[in-house]
Amino acid sequence: MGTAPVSDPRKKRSSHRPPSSAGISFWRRIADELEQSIANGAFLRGDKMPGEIEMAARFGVNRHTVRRAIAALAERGLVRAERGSGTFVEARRIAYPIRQRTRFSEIVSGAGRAAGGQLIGDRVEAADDEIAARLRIKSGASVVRLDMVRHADRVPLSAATCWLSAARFPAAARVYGRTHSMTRTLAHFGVRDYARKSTHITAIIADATDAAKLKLTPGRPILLVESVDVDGEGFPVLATRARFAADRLEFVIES
Amino acid sequence: MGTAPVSDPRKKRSSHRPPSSAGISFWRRIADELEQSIANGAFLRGDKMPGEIEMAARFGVNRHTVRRAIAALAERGLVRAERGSGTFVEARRIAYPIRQRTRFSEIVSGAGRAAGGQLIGDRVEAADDEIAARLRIKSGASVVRLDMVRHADRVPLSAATCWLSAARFPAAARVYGRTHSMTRTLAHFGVRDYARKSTHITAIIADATDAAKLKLTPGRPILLVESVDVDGEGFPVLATRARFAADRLEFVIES
DNA sequence: TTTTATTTGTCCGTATGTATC
DNA sequence: GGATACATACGGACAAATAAA
Repeated sequence: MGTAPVSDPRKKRSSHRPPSSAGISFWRRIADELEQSIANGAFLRGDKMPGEIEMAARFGVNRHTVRRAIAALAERGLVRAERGSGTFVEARRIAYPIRQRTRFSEIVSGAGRAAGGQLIGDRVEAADDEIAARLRIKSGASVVRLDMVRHADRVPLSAATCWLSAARFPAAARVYGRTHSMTRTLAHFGVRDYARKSTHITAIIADATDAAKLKLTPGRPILLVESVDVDGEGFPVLATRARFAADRLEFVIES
Repeated sequence: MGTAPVSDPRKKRSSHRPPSSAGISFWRRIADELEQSIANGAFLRGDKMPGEIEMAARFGVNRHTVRRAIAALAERGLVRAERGSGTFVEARRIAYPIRQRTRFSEIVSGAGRAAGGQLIGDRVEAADDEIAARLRIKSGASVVRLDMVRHADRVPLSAATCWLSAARFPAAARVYGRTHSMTRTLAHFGVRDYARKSTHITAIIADATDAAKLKLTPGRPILLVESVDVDGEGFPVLATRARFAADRLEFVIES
């Protein structure tokens, strides 16, 4: 692709269908039309699109041609196809502020979306050098590791791994499993408030694992965030490495 | 990928060489070995690697096998191949702080790299709604637009487009072309200091245009940053949309 | 909990037109 | 002209994931 083929108007297509209006391929025109429908609100953001077979009938083409058009939109992050359930229009990117007080659920519900999350794994492990340095504990010390996925309106926004000192926060996994909130989990151990100390942001490409967790197409961009939060005394309590679906949010830093 | 098909209708490859000792393909083992060499410092970060032909001879394989290995590393952002000049090991990611006082050249030289930049285009155009809102001027008002590429150690870090009010900063392009510095350009018009007001960060995939400007492989991640800077009175003077090669830096926000 | 239907993903083909060497 | 590769479009069959009954 890239170069648009110049079509000769003289040519007679003895094939199944005439070239109708322009000289562009069907799938491109269908993709354009679908994009239009998203832009002008005919398809609501976050909603399910009609099925491939239905669209194929509506456009009068084969299902594979519709699939090619959808793939083009998915490649640009406009839609997301989920096997077994359908193709969905991606919602507008959530503005995700990075402040001292950065709380996932507050941000998401503040954006008018339903915040959700689930713990998908936990274990106690020995801190490697990097985690130990971030938490200011000894390398090899015991840490609780929590793996979670967080949603906005049932759509995954981030897959995060958190580390907490096991000495200070024993059984943190159980508490988080009950409360479904990091704020409440820390409060349970007497941390009344906590603040973001440092945030590192870069971007990577989603591999198959990321894609599965975040319901993304492999190859889509991911915002990789490493952060440290501190308690009221400025001591680190929480180290996080999170992968955010870049198609679904933008970070906002206001000074 | 994922599931291996039950029967492979393709013929067995009676290829020249047996599938090596470990049962892993040559190119994978070469890729692993090259990665090791980068990790342990045998290849210095930022340096040029040996040529493909030389490596092929050293490993005793065909040049295409080496190319396959290099492609695997390039896909992960570890190396960068430049047609006509060679393959280079990507340097470690620069820590790029986002503060109120955010100056490209200070950040890059502070990281021990040689900062550079060049104006690749400029023109006067009418502000669209978005740019006008960011600069707090009337929609359709005249703005100077500067397109530039910025380097660290001769490697492109970002491709940026800046907009300034043409009424307040006439001939900004000429001044920037002489000074090669946004700070000095603004100073020339009496703006003694300026500060970052807002920064929006998300990520996209490099297309062919981005890849050419930033010397990237298409498909690599790009950090897309939209920012506004204000003068001493808090009035917007500079709106910027920049694309940073995510393989080459990470943003750092300290609170 | 199990079954069934729906929906997307993948693979096998076929055919045609176009661009390139 | 011929050989080749590629993009487009169509048709069918089945697998895999999901949702609903």
